[in-house]
Order: sequence, then C-alpha cells, then structure tokens
Amino acid sequence: MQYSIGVEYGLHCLVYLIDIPPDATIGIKELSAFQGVSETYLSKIFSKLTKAGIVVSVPGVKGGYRLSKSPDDISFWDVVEAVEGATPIFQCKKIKDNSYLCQDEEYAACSKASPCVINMTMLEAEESMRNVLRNKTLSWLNEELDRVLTPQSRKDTRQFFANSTNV
Amino acid sequence: MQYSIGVEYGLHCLVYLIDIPPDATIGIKELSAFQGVSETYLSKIFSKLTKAGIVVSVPGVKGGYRLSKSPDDISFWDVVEAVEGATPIFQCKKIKDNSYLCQDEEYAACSKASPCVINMTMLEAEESMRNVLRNKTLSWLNEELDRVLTPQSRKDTRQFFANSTNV
DNA sequence: TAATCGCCGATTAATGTTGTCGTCGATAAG
DNA sequence: CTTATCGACGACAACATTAATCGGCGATTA
Repeated sequence: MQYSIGVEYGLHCLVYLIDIPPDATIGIKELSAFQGVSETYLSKIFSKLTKAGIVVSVPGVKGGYRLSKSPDDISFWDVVEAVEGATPIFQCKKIKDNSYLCQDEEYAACSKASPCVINMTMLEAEESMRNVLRNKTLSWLNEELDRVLTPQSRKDTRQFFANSTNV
Repeated sequence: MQYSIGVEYGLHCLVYLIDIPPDATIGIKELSAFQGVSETYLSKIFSKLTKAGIVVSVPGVKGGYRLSKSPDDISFWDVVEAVEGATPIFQCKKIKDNSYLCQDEEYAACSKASPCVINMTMLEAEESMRNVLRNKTLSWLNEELDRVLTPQSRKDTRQFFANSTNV
C-alpha cells in the first residue's frame, strides 16, 4: 500500500515554480526533462494540481504553469490531497454492521447508529499525519533546501529554468 | 491508495480473542461466520498475525487461535504492521538523484550523500500516525467497546464464541 | 496559418488486492 | 488406526489500480 509516485513528482516540481519571476511560467517539457520523468504522466499530475487551485495553467505556445498563490499558502497536504484525493487510508467496510448479531433487525439498527471505534481510531491517526503535512509549506521547503543544498546547485537549478522560462 | 481490508478484518477479530478463557481458542470458521467475511482470506490474515507473534495457532481438530500475549502489549500499529508490512506509505524514488544536474558526476555524488527533505517530511508525518496507533492497545479497544456497546450485545457476542470455543 | 502548448479520454502493461482451491501435516475422536 | 477436522501454504484467478502512452482538441503565438 503506497501513495502514487505522482505526489513525489508534484512536490519536487513545485519547488522550481517558487522562485520564478512573476507572470513567468515553466512548461511540463522542462520540468520532466530536468527530473528525468515521464512527460505525459507528469502533465496528468499537473492537471490535478490545476483543478485543486495550486497552480495556474497558461495554454498556447509559450504556455506552462505557475503557482496560483503564495508558497506560504501551499502545504504538503494540499499537494497530497490534490494528487491522491482525500479518501482515508484505512478502509471501513462497516463489518460490525454485518455481524451475526445483526440478523436481529433491532440490533442491526442499533449497531448502525453507533460509530465504529476501530475506524475512529484510524481516522484519528490519519489526521495526526495530515496535521504534520499541513504545517509544512512550500516556503518552508524552499528555505530548508537553501539550508541543505549548496548555493551553487540551487543557482544552477534556477539557471536551467531561467533559460527556458516563458515570460 | 488504501491499506488492505485485511487490517480491518484482523482488528475486529482480535477483539473476540481477548476475553476467552486461558488456553481456549477460536477457529477461523467461527470468526468468519460471525463477521460474514471470506473464510479463506481471513485465514491468510491470521497467518500473518501468527508470523508477527500476535496470535498463536493451534493445529489439528479443535484447533484455532488465541492471543500470544497480553492485550495490553498488542497495539493497533502492531496489527497494521503485521498485515501490511512496514513499507512507508510515501514512495521516494530518489528523483533528486536523477536530475539534469546529476549528469555532472561530482554533483550526483554530492546529491546522493544528502537526504531528501521531501521524503524526510513524509516519513515524519507517517511516524506521527504510527505513534497514535502505537498508543492504542487491544485492552484500550476492549474497554472502549464496553463503553460504546450495550452490555447485552457484548454478552451475546461472547456467548456466540463460547458455544464453539475449543477448550 | 502552422507550430507549440496544455487538456482530456481511451488504452495498456505491470502490479496489487481479494479472494478461491487443493494439498499438506497435525490432532482429536470413534 | 483410521478418519474427519483444523491451520499452513502455494498456485491460481478475477478485478482494480498504477504508471504510463497515444491521439485529438482548443488556445496561443510567431
């Protein structure tokens, strides 16, 4: 069980969109070329990011993507939710409502009225994970990368996209 | 993306193993009949729980399963890990180590030596979820069910398994 | 008006999920 | 001592999902 690789693709790409000049865009072609990932698949990920209001797409020649809001207002969870949806990780098929005892109609009604403790616990655990992701923004990630990577490599990266940026 | 339904099956079944007399067991047949789930599939889940040391299997006629240790020492996470494995939910295909800049050998070596901030963040978030699950034990679940369910339904459930319990 | 971009739906190969089936060895009962 | 019943295990199958590819669409720019 794993989230799709699209989450990783998306987050890595969004980093490059943070520092570009206002009104500039970066195309799928450049993003996929830089990272060495599938162009068509990446474009699907960006369709989802667009629908979620994380990026804005500019169609036509010299088109591409840019962030739709401040990187301060985009959290890791926003990206995960955009790509993977908000479906809970833990399934609840309500098996407690299909137990042997539920052959009794009255008991079944009573069971369906009360929550499933196991599922509640799972949702609580998931929520804890989401809260960590909600507290990490793209701005934070950008600063963290400044701290971890060499200034030269960050500069080279920006240069790569600056050369092909569509202004 | 979801954890398999086996987690839910397993946790619900383990509840019934808590309150049985010492040295008694409950068979797959009774568990699957009570919950209305597939017998063969459930037996696979219990194979995993056995390998993980959560339950003990008794082979032969009148065989079945019982908890291998105190329900105080079995957490939700133990069960999830037994059924699903400990593989992280978030994939990291190390795409940072395959970027355009990594065509430079020296840069590639440097990149591989430094951690991926995005993946670190994901693992931190997952760990937060696991910690919630680690703090919930089968004993806690049992008490919670006592609180939420009617005494009658709990009694009926125990009765169901007592009738077929193998002592 | 032609080339280039993102958008979108259909398709596909590989993989994972949710089972089933048949065989095995262990065990209790007749 | 045989037989029926249990769990263990591997093979298999149906179905869904994942990670892509492909082709046609409309928008844009040169």
